[in-house]
Amino acid sequence: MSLNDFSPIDRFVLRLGRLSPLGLREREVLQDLRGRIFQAEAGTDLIARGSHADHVHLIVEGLCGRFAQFSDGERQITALHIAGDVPDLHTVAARSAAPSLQTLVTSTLIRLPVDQMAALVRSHPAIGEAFWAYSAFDAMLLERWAANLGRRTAVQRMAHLLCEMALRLEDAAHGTCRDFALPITQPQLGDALGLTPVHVNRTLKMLREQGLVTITGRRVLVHDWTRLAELGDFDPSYLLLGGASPAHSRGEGVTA
Amino acid sequence: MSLNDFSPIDRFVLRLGRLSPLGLREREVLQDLRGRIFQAEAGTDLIARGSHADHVHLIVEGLCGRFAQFSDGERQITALHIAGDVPDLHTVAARSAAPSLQTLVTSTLIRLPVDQMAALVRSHPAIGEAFWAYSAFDAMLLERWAANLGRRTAVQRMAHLLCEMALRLEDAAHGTCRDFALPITQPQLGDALGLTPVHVNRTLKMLREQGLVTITGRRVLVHDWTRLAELGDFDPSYLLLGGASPAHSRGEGVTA
DNA sequence: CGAACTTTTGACCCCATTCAAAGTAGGTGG
DNA sequence: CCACCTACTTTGAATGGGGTCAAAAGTTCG
Repeated sequence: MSLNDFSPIDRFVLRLGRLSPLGLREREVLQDLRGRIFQAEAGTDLIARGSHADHVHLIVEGLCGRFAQFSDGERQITALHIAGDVPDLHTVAARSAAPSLQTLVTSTLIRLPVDQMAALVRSHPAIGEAFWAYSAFDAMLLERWAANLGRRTAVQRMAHLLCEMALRLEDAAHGTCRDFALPITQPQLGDALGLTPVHVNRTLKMLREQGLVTITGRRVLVHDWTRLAELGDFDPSYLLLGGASPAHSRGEGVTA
Repeated sequence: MSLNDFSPIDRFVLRLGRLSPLGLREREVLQDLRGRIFQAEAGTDLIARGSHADHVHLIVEGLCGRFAQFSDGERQITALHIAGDVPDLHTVAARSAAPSLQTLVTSTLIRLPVDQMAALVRSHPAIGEAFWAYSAFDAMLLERWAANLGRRTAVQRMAHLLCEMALRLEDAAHGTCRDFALPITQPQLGDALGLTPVHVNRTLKMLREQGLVTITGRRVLVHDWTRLAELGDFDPSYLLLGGASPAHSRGEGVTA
């Protein structure tokens, strides 16, 4: 866990730099971003539906869900966001497109003024492009998510979600892809996968009985990465992770 | 149909301007965009999977689908794009995020070099922001799409899709929301809605029998907009359409 | 120690898929 | 102009995945 002393901004900048070229100058400016840090307990609405969206959120620690809600109260989680993510970065460009955002567990975040971000974009074009690239990447993840919802069975969706979160969390130095923390309840998983809480439970049972994954409380243990990835039709390449070794696809595991 | 003499670039610029402030200077520069115009018959892959993505596509006429594909050949349409859309604009910022794109009917398009677009962004920051806002808006549509796939029944999904396309096509001056052309086959609708072709047919039959919509060939006739919108839990506000009158939500129809 | 929320399991039902087949365009070549 | 091919549309019957309802057994926390 040597990466853990990276600040959340470091991780954000790291990810930006992977998507778009950033000079030293721009990195410095980004490092100098300052905002109000605060803690929000599980279930807090970070962006009230239809609010003014004058801040964006950098997740320092925890787990947040992006939502779409229906008039009957039902909701669909369209993205899970972890430490180092800025789930609503795109509101800098399109304030009317602010998503509904909620913490799924008690989380620490930093609120960054949209105006400040917009000023950054104007003074440093490379930062603007990097932000745009970040949004585009986020949209690509969303596209996968939609595809899974539309075309895969419950077990497949679950397997895919677990694989994706495994690699993203590993990349954020929050565990290995074989053993990581995913503090999410089964009803919340249901909102993410478009399933009822009951069926989430049955699905996890299946995965457990087949010796693929065990989920205890808020910890995920992957016993057979290869078969899990195969089941979820998971192709890690789209995540564009920095890690050079394609070990995940070969099921070799990754040692810390 | 007085708007029909707008060029596709006009319509694209119009949409950009609705999302982000654009000066006269920028509009002129955008109008001067030049690219190779060409026609592609139905089922043409515009972007080969994993290609270099050195162009983006402006749709002049027709209908294109953005896809996510699985290893077993199954596919999910994640967005439908109409005249005036640039479905892959975000590749200017993130070339690795190029989507799979296919024409659903014979369509006319313009290929714009990515390099040229990128140069535009660098010389005119406001254009960069507008492009980013455009992508963000596109992602918001995708979020709705995902929510529908995850949480709604077949009839509801269908109703929502028809409502969305009705207003978007009307906005693009391709008919009214009560009567518009949607040249898409039932199997393709299935790919969009995450349904089998057979069930698409049954779903359309239901809507027909309840007197909501009739689809003949490539034309959609909405008989009861109010009930259709209600059934699909459709809230037009997210489309951010220019039309001042909120007539659609009151089921009053719109006269040309 | 009780309240509220998760997790787990059972029984039944329904929406959508699957399989199958007939009818209907649209397009091509003879 | 018609024969023919291919793809789309339409309908039926049977199957199955996931939902709904219900209830018990952990957990967490005040």
